[in-house]
This record gives sequence, C-alpha cells and structure tokens, in this order.
Amino acid sequence: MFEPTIKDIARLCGVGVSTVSRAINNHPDINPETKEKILRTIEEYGYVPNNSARNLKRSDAKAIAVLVKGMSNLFFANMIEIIEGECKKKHYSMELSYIEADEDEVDMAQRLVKEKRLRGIIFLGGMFAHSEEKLKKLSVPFVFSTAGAIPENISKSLYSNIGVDDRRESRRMVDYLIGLGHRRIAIIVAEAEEGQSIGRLRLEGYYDALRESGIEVNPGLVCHVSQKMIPFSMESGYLAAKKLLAGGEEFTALYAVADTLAIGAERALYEAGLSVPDDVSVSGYDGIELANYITPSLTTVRQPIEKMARETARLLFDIISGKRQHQHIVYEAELLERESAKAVDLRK
Amino acid sequence: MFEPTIKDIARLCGVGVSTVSRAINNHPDINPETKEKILRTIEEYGYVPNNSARNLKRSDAKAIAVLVKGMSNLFFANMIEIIEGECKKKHYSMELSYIEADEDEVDMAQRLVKEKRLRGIIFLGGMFAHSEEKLKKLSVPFVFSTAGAIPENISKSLYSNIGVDDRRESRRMVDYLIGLGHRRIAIIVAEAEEGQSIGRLRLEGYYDALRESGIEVNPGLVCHVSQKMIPFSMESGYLAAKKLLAGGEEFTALYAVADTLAIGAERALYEAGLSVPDDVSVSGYDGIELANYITPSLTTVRQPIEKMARETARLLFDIISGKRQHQHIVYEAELLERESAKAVDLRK
DNA sequence: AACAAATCTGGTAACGTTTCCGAAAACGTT
DNA sequence: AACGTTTTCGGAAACGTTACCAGATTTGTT
Repeated sequence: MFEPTIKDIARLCGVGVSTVSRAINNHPDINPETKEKILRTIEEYGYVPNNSARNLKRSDAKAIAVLVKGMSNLFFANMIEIIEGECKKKHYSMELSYIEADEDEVDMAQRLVKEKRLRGIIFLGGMFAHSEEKLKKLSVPFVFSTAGAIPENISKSLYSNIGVDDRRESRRMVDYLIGLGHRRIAIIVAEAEEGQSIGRLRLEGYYDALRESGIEVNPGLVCHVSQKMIPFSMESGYLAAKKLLAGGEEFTALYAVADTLAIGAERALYEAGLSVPDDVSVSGYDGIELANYITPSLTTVRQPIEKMARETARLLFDIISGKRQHQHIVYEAELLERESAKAVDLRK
Repeated sequence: MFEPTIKDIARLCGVGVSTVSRAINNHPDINPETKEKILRTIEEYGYVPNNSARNLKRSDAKAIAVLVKGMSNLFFANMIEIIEGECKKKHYSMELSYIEADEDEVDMAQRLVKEKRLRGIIFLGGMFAHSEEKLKKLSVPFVFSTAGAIPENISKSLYSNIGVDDRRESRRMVDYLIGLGHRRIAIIVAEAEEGQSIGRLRLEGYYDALRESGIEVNPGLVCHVSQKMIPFSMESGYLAAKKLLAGGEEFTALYAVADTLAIGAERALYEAGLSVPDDVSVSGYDGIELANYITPSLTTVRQPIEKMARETARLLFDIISGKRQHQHIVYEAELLERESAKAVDLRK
C-alpha cells in the first residue's frame, strides 16, 4: 500500500522538502501562509511522517522503555497505565517489557537503548543487585520505582529512585498490630534470593518493630514464600498460610507483605475454620483498591501509587530535557485501619 | 555517547558492510568463518543494529500495537503480559496504548501504523461501532479480542475476532441461577452508549434465559452502571448495588456481568446487612483469579483468558506472515460453581 | 587444462527525514 | 537609489541499514 512521503507533499505544494519539514516541526523560519497550505495538504492526503526516518536522522527516538520485573499484578498495571498517559501527553512512545526472573534487566535495558535509541528507562519492581560499573554503561537516564534498596556503594547521582520507605512503613504496620495488643504476629514474606529486595525490606521493618517492643522473634512465625512461586500472588499467600498453619505455632495476627498475599492467606485461614478478625487479625501492604472491597475489608498500608507513577514519568522526562537532576524521592504511606485487624481478645 | 555502527564493525574486521549485514541477518551467502569472526567482533564491541535504520530500509518495523479500550483491569493486564511474551518470542516489539473513551481507536491505529510502520494491531476491549469503510483503511491485519459484537454488515474477511460467545455464556450463568430455584434475579450491567458492547451482550444473555424460562423481566432488577463510571470497576459494582438496594425490589440472586462488579456489589450487600449466599446468591463473569480467593468464593463464568491472549497474538503473527487467513474463533467458557451462589431457600 | 558453476564478497543506491548552508526576496534605512 | 537586514526558501548531505549487482575466488566437470 502506497504511503505519501514528505517529497510527495513538497511536490504537491510546489515547495521544497525542507519547507515541508519546517511546517511539520513548527520551525519559526516559515511563512505562515505557506505553512498553512502545507498543513492543509498533509491533512488532505493523510500524510504521517515516518518515525523511523525521523529517529534515524535525529539519532534518537521520542521513546522510553518501561521494564517490569515480576509478574503483572494490579499494582504494576495501574502504574503502567498512568505512565503511559504521561508519555502520551509528551508525545513519547512507551516500550513495555516484562523481565523474566532469569533475565538481567540492566542488560535488557542496554540492548533496548542501543537498538531503539530510547531516551530513558523506567524500572518497575525489585532492582537492587547491580554494580555501579554496569549502571554507568546505561547511557540514558533511568528511574527506579517501587524498587528494593539499592546498594549504598552506588553513587546516588547515577539514578533516580521513587517510592516509599518500605522498611519504615512496614514497621509502622507491625507497630500498629502490637498496639492492638498482638504479641504473636506471623508474617508472610516473599523475597528475592539476594540483595535488599522489597520483601526483604518489609521483613526488616517487622524485625525492627518486634525488637523495639521487646518481643522475641519466633522463626516459626516467619513464613517465606517458596522461590518457585510468583512472589506476590494470591496463590503464594494461600500456600504460605497453609504452611504456617501446618507448622502449629500459634498467632493472633498475620501480616502479609502484600495485599494479594494477605487475600490468599485469608482464604487459607477460612478453610482452616479460622475467622478474621475474630480468631486472627490480618493485615496487608500496598493499599490496592480491592483491599477496600473484600469482606472483611483489609487493614493495610497504602502506597501513593498514582502519585508515584506520575512523578516517576515526569521526573524521567525532566531529566531527559535537562530540567532536573537525578532525585531520590520518598513518599509517605498511609496506614488504613479497616476491619480485618482488631484488638486482641484478652480472654484468650 | 558513541555507539559503533555497522561500518565500524566492517572496518574492524576488514570486510565490507554488506558482509557484516549478512552476518547479522543470517544470510546464507556467507563464509562461516567470516561470519563467526564478525559475530565475535560484534559481541566484543557491544554493537547493536540501529532499529530505526533497519525499519527505514525495510520500510516496515518488526512491531505491532496493542490498543486497549477501557481502563486497566486485571483481565486486560494478564492478557497484555501474555501477548508481550509472544511478541518477545517472535522478536517483535509491542507498542501499548490505552484508548480514552472519547478517542477513536481506529483512527489511533491508523496513525500508529503510518507513523511507526507497524505490521499489525490487536484491539483489546469493546470495539463495535465502526464502518467497513474505516476498517478497510487500516492497511495492516488486526485482531479483536474480548470485543463486543461487530456489526453484521462488516465483512468477516476484514478482521479476526477471538473470544467467547458472551451472550450464550451469560445466559448459561443465568440458567444456572434459575436452576438453583431463583426467580427474582437482579443484574448489574455496564454498557457502552451504543452498539453491541460486551456488557450489552451479557445483558441479552440474561434476557434470553429469563424468557426461555418464562420469567418476566422486572426492570427494577436491571441496574445499569452510570455512564460516568469506569464500566467494570469494583466501585461501579458497589454503587450499582447500593442503587439496587435503595430501589426496594426484592431479589434472591444478583448477577454482575464482571467479577469486579460482583465484588463491589458484595460489599454493598454486606454493608446492608445481607449475607452471601444465605440472603442473596451472587455470581460474576470473567473468572479472574481473585474470584477463587475471596470469601465466599465467587461463582462465575471463566473465560479462557490465557488461551485467548496467546491465540490472539499467534493468529496476528500468522496473518502477518501469510500463514493464516482472518479467523473468528469462539472459545467455550466454563461455569465455576462456587460458594457465593446456592439453591434458593424455599422457606422464604 | 580449460571452462562452467557455485560460492563468497564489496561497492553503492536507496529508505524518508532533518539540518545546514547559502541564495533569493522582501523590507528598512539612509 | 543603494545598501544592509530580515525573512523565507530550496538543495544536498547526512543518519545506519539492507539489497541489488557485479566482480572475485573457489570448486567441479570434462
């Protein structure tokens, strides 16, 4: 199928190609009348500039990549949609790629940048174990969001990071549970094999809270999701809770480091004949919309997901355009007290 | 930052650029030794071919677009991830775009195709009201998935469509409810303003079932989600159920045309002091993973989402490569009998 | 040994843009 | 009226790749 090119438009209008180019790109050096005529012709013939040619000539593309580590969940899906919206506003296109567990996200980013001449990268999900050397090789700015802690020995000026303080917020939740009188608090956690993954940080927060309150950690109450499972899925939470229950350790509260895990765990509790919150208080983390609709509604920590996503995109664009430098933004999360957790029943 | 080009590699290896090109593209006319040397050099210098230049020369890109109508929900998010995986296998890149309610998806597709020289389009979500004329203008193959009914006057050979028979499957669910003894069955439905949207089809299935069973439709039991709301959100379901409850019509079963709507509705029921399934049976549609984890687990109709997504991508690739023609595939859905619906209590 | 055929290679013209450079035309200024 | 300035424009060279063509080399056949 034939597609008109800039030359066709030039010929049709009786002008040179450079003039048409000026019309398209809003260059100042052009007579408004000529411009208008050209634009009309373009409209009429349905001409659309060839992106590849533009990118080739400009030697970079108006595009960024969003690299997602970990399976799709509602949390990421929401972020992606918001980021896509911001891209559209800036007339950028967005390359989306889900990174498998065994793939190296930085290598992947590198390849994409070279191949597509992208202008920036957004990493969603747990990124943490990369050398400074490697990060430096990425020749475009990149922004982490909802990532685990990045090693201290990597210079802060090399990257941006946007999220909440997972350790602190996690601790806040456990403090809340303790405040409710709970002492035997189980935790369901999904961690990466190494590094300060997001799950690991939340677990640290749990330890912090217990330590400060002088409660000894009972290893039988710390339940790790199997490495083979999808970390933050409902199924993982379900299976983990089953395992916990089978372990026989008693607990009055169960904290899962993600809402989806908590929902899965509640199912296991239900099947075991335990009632939430009467027999066990349950709390989650993330604050997905769903947490407010299930019954009992889920006590959780809400991350300001929309704000985070929007700022992630905006910051990246600002860095690309030189308006801002790399930043490390920590948002406050919000503890949502709902029905699934209540004060411990002293008669027990 | 300097990036090596094919010329650099050629110079480094002491060969011509066309030879390097042959090495990269697995052309047969090349000495295996030369090829190996070139590939080594490429590896060593981290050369990656410039995609824009390739696309420009080839006059099309190894890329498709996925256009999503309607806000992100888990259903689409899952599909997108699967489609992305298929693209990766074929070394295609995927352009993702969420279409706003007031945007024309076909126009958008057209622009993208011209601009990026894409080879195909996948439409996710409710597409239905387009003229044949307009669809013809899309010069690349396109596949609809989880779409509403496309008008009969559009030639079937112009597009592919993959999904389930929403009307039939919806009817199946209502038949099931009737079989359980329910006669006063309320429905929560979200429809587009016009055309045979997916919500509309499911509503028709509801009418079909009632008609066949000789149950008169009670308009007071048909509750439409407000046009201003996100069609298939939990909030919409919640609000719709509130409205229904306020209407005062009695019902023993409530069928929501999406699981998310059902979950929202259950919350409203709970707040009204009604218990599921003892006071009201509830059922949904879609079969998202979540439906199995909430309590009571949700009776629903499961669409074979993974199969649908995978086939959508594969079919598109096959059409692009000429291996297959446009097809219209209808999968069977599966009725999942779970806890949220039970036989009507005859004592009432 | 001579020739044909098969294999391999390098040069070069595109692909459709943008951008630089210089020219032409229109305008002010004296 | 002659000059400098500003505005507007067209030509042409890139950007990095692929594909064609023609040549060079090797292999096979008689």
